This record gives sequence, structure tokens and C-alpha cells, in this order.
Amino acid sequence: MSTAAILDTNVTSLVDRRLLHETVVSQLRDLIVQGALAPETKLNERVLAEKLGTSRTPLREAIKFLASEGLVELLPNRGAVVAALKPEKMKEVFVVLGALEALAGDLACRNATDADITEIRALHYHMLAHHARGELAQYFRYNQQIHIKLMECAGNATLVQVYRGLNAHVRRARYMANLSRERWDKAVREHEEILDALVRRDGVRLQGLLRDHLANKLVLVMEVLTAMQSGAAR
Amino acid sequence: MSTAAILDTNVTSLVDRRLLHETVVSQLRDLIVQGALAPETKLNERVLAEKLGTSRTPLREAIKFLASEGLVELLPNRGAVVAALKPEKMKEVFVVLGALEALAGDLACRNATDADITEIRALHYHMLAHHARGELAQYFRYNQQIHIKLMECAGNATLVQVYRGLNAHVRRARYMANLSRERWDKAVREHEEILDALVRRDGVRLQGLLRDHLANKLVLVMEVLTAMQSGAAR
DNA sequence: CAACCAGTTTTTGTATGCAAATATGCTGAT
DNA sequence: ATCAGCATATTTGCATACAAAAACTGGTTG
Repeated sequence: MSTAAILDTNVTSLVDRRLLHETVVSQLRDLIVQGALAPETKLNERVLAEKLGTSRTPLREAIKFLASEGLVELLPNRGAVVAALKPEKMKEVFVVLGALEALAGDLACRNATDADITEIRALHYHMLAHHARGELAQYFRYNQQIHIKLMECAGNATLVQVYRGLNAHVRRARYMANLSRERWDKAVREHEEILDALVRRDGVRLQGLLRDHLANKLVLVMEVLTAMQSGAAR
Repeated sequence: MSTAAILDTNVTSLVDRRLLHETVVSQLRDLIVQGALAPETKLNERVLAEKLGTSRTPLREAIKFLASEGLVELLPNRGAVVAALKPEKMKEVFVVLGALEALAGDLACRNATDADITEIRALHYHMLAHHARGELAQYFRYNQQIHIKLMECAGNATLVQVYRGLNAHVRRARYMANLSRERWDKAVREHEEILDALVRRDGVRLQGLLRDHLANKLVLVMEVLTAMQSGAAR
């Protein structure tokens, strides 16, 4: 699906009228994370506002909100652009995410209830099912849910919030990845081990597994980014 | 100085005319961090805008920006309030900060240049001087600068950004603290050790020291918060 | 006396208007 | 042909206007 086609979709009808500008933030974030608005795209306020079915004011507020999250960059007197997706930045994000996931794994092993672990196991099997059928998008969905749920098991809402923010950056690259079957299988095996370590509540092992898992993700993302960069030279 | 007195200070004259609404974000953040706008204070747009010498539009954009940072909370159709300062939240923040500082310490031991370490040593002696004179505010200033500089030595801009955001929450409580001489001396001794570990580039030891230092800070902050909570019952 | 309801006021949320800054495009000169 | 310089058009940034929602008020009733 082309960028234009996605942008042409008018989403006004879906807006829940009792909700607030959160809708605009959410829509705009999705456009950025899913790549409909490519990195370094200029955000024309008039055009975007029309597209999202509002006026410039709430749109501008949404842009400021996302600027604080780091998904858009503000250029004084020159508007805003979608944040660049530089390999260097991505490495930084992964280093921080590594520390956060390790922390979460450790805490989760101590604080997760049996019900939590059951829930993660359920998500895990959903993920396996989509992996078996080769449904990448659905696989990613459950994959994300597992990681988020693991974070939530740590019982630290602040940790979850920071994680989500940083993860949005990574997800942007994810949407461009074409996972080879080999790598995919490997990621799934890693998830098997992660689940196992959680069930045994082996915090030390879980930390290491999460670090490795993340390191592999980084390799994948870097390949995508460098391929993109060499492919679409500026 | 009373809250009213701080708020009555009109800062319009200080505004750099070529800069944008960033000024408002910065001013509003300072008002919150330094406690002029107490936790859970309702932000009246008309009043605040007048106080800051702008109209509601840039103010609202600033509020959205700070909402993303977590310093203010948005209440749909009911405006915004300064984020609450709950002990539970503070514990969460410290746990995450602990992981981030530990990471930074480890990276800094590897990546810091000798010039970086010289700079931190200089900041350290400034801090000692203000400690000796009992100048708490100045002491805090250099203390903050040391921690920020340590973060920067890690060579990870994303890490610094996340750290700054979370640290703003902690600083809010800091401004209310009345450090006893005993605790203060202890904190300074810890900083001596931290500097020593950095000079020797002993990453493992530095991580531990930073964790302990942070744990002690948490104890202090918690005392302040519980005292506040019992003092000013709702 | 408490609770509820209607009318009023205040406040928020969104749209629009306007001025300043920037981007664009044209003309002419080298 | 390229580039500088100027005029025009667009776009941003801020202020204001207006509508909808919430808070407040006072008065009535159970």
C-alpha cells in the first residue's frame, strides 16, 4: 500500500466524539510508527489537519506532544518533521532498552503472579500460531504484547511508560523489516527460552536472555536501516 | 518566598524574541520543578497565559508538551493539573533511574575521555566548596551537573534525554528537602568515592556506588514526601 | 437541613483571522 | 546557463472568537 493511499483514508468517522485530542495524537503517532509518514517528512499543518478531520490547533498540540516523545522534531519557524531514523540513534535506543528490559525481567521474576505468567504463556502460544502460519503482522502484534506484559509484570508503571516511548522508535524500523524465515525461527526459539526462564523465575538468566534477544533485534534493525540508506540515497 | 510572589514575577521582558514557545515550556517546567506550581495545582489557562505574557494557544501547546514528559496530567474537558507527587510514583522513578545511572556509570568508565574526567573533577571541587560554605542551592546545582556530565560521558544522547525527563520529577521533591548536615556529609563522601571509581575506570564499582547513592537519595525524598503528606492532610 | 434542579458564569476545546517569517518563482544581468 | 535580487505565495506562529462542556449559584422542594 502506498503512502498516498494510506493518507487518503479519512478516519474522521472513527473518532469517538467524547474523547479528546488524544485521538489526533494517537492517529498521528500511528501514521509515523507505521511508516505512512516517512522519517524526515515535513508535516504540513493545513494538509495534515484536513486529513485528520480537525483544524490546525489540535493538530499543533498533538505535534508538540509527539515532539516531547521524540517522534517529531520541531524546527523553529519552519514547522515540524518526522524524526529521522538514524542507525546511530537506533543503537542508542537499543542500549537503553536493554537496560530497561533487563530491569523488567529481574523485577518480573519476583513480582509476577501465576496468573500473569499464565497470560504471557497464552500470548506466547498465540504468537507461535501466527509464526506457524507465517502471519508476520499478527506475530509482531503478540510479540509486542508479550514484551509489554512482561514490563507490566515488573509492577512499575513508570518503567512501562518509558519503555513504550522508546519502543515506538524501534517499531518504526520494524515495519520495514522483511524477516527471513531463519531469523524468525531463531527469534521464536529465544522466546521459548524467555518464557521458560520466567516460569522458573530465574531473574539472572532472564536478564541475559532478554539482552541477547534485544541484541539480535538490533542487528536486524541495523540491516534494514543500512539497506534503506544505501538504497534511497539522498 | 511565597508561591504568589514567585508567580507575580512577570518574565516577559526576559523573552528572547527570536525563540519560540520553547520559552513557555521552559518557564512552565521551572515553575513546576521548583515548586512554585505545587503538585495537583489546577492550571488555569487564562491566568497562566497572562502571567507568562502570552496567549492561551502557545500555553496550551506547552502544557501538552509537558504532559508528554509526565509533569502535568491532562483531564479531558477539565484542563490540566500539575502531576501529583506520590511516594509510590517516586519509588518507581528511582528504580528506573537506578538502572539508567548504573548503565551510564558502566559506559562512562569505558567512554569518558581524560578531559571529561578532569571536568567532572572540577565540578566536584566546586560542589565541595559550596558544601563547605553550607550553600545548599549551589551545592545542588553542581551535584546535578556532575550527574548530568557523567551521563553525557556515556556517549548516549538518548540515555541523557530519558534521564533528564525522569530526573525532573525527582528534582521537584528535592526543592522541598531540608538536608541535615549529617546526611549531607554522607552524600559528599559518596561523591568522593564515585569520582574515585570513575578515575580508576572501575565500572563495576561505580555501578554499585551509584546505586547506593541513589538509594540514599530515595530515602531522603521519601521522608520529605511522607512528612509533607502527614503535615498537609487532604 | 440536605439534596436536587435550573439558570448563569466560567473554563475548556476548537476554529478562524492576521502578521511575521520562510519558501517559491520570476526577471535580468553576468 | 547560472545566479543574484526582488516580488509573490505559502506557511508558520500567535491571538482572538466562538461553541460546548463543566463549575458555580441560588432557590426550591422533599
